[in-house]
Amino acid sequence: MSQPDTRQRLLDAAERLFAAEGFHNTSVRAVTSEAQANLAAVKYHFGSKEALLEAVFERRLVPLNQLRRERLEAVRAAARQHGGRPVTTDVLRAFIEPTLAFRDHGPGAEAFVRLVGRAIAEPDDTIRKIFMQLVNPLFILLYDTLGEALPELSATERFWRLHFAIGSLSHAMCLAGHFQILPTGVTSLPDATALTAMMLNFLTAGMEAPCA
Amino acid sequence: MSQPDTRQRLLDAAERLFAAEGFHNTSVRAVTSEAQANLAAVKYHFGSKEALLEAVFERRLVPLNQLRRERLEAVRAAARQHGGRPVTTDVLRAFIEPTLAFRDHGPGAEAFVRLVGRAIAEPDDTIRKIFMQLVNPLFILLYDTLGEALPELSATERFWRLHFAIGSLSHAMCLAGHFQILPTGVTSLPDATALTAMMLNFLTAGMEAPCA
DNA sequence: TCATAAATCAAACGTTTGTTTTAATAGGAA
DNA sequence: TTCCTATTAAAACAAACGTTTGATTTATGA
Repeated sequence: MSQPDTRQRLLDAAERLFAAEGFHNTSVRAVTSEAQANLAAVKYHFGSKEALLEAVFERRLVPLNQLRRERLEAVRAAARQHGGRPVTTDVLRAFIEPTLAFRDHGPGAEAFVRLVGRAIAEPDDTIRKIFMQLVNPLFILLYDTLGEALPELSATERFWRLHFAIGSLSHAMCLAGHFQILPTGVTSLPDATALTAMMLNFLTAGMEAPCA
Repeated sequence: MSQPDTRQRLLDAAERLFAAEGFHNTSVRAVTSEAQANLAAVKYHFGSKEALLEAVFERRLVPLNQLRRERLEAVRAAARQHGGRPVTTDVLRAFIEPTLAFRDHGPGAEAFVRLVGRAIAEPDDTIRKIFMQLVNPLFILLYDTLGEALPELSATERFWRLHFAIGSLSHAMCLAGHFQILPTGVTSLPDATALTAMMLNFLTAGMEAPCA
C-alpha cells in the first residue's frame, strides 16, 4: 500500500479534481476516492471541504509568492542601486516568469496553475477571498513597482493596464495543457520559456504604450 | 402580479444567479424562487438546468455575435475597398467595443457580461462547450482578420497574442461592477467607453509589437 | 509491556440536489 | 357551454451532498 501520507494524497487529489472539474462540481467523496482515503479523512486532516481548498492553495502559493516577491524586490533594488528606474519588462518578467515556469514543478503543478488561473475570476465570494488573501499583497507590490518603472502613467491607467496584464496571464494559465483545436499553421505548443517570451513581448508593449 | 412571461423571468433570474454565484452553486430552486415561478417551470420551459443555461447564453449572445460579426466584416470590406490592410486597432475595436458596451444594454446585461467573461475559463467541459459553440466561429473570424492586419506575424505569434487579448478582455468583463478595493489615486471607475479606449490602446500596442 | 495518542474506518446523519409525476387551473376556439 | 391545449402547482422521487459519530486500528513513547 502507498499510504505514507494521507494528507499529501488528499491535497494531490483535490488539486487535480478542483482544477479539472471545479470546486463546487467536485465532491469530497471523489477526492477521498482518488486519494484512496476514507471519506472522513478530509474532516480529520483539514476540517472541511473549504479548508481543504485553502490548504491546496497555500501549499504551492506560499513558496511561489515568496519567489515572485524576491524577484520583484531584486528588480527594485537593482534599479535603486544604479540610481535609475526599473525597466518595465524586467518588472513583468519578475512576476510572470516564475508563474508560467511553475507548471514544470513536478506532477500536479500544471493542474495547480490552471486552478490559480481560474481562481481570480471565481464567482463564489468565499473561494475568491481565500485566493485573493494570498495574492493581493503581491499584486500591490507589482502595482507599486510598475509605478516606479512608469511614473508618467496615471494611477488609473496603471491600475487598468495591470488588470489587462493579469487577464492575459491568468487566461494563459488556464490554457496550460488544456488545448482546444489549433488553427492551421500553429503546429506545436510552446514550452513555458517560449510562452513567457511571447507574453513579455506583448505585455511590455501594452504597458509602455503612450496614453491616448 | 407581474406574470406576463414566466420564461423571461426564469432567464432573468438564472442570468443573475449564474453570474453572481456560479452555475453549480446555484440551485434550480433558487432560480424559480427569484423568478416567482414554480420549481417545475424550468423543466417545462427548458427541459433541464443545463438547457436553461444554454438559453441564457443564446438569448443575448446571438444578437451580440451578429453585431460583432457585422463590425468585423465592415472593417474587412473597407480595407478591401481601398486596396489596403485593415488597421489593427480597428479590428480590435470592432470586437471589443460592442462587447464592453453591452453592459449598458438594460438590466441584467451587466451580470451577463460577467457570466460570459467567466465562461471561457469554465472548468466544466459541458458548460464550456455550450459557450464555445456560440463564440468560436467569431474567434476564428477575429483571428483571420487580425492575420490580414498583421500578415508579417507568424501564425503561432498571432494565435497567442489573440489569446492574450481575449484574456485581458474576459478579465475586464468579470470585473464589471464587481469591484474590489481600489489603490490610492484611482478614484472613479471608467464607463464602457473609457475602458474600451484604454484597452484598445493597450492591446493594439501588444498586437503590433515587433517579434523578439 | 502497557498506556496514550494519532489515524482510519464503516455507517449514518439530516439536507439539498435535479428531476419527475400527477393533479389543478387557466384561456381561447368550437 | 364544451373541449382542447397550455401552463402552473404541489408533492414526491431517488440520488448525492458535506458532515459527523463512535468504534477500531495503528503508531509512539514511557
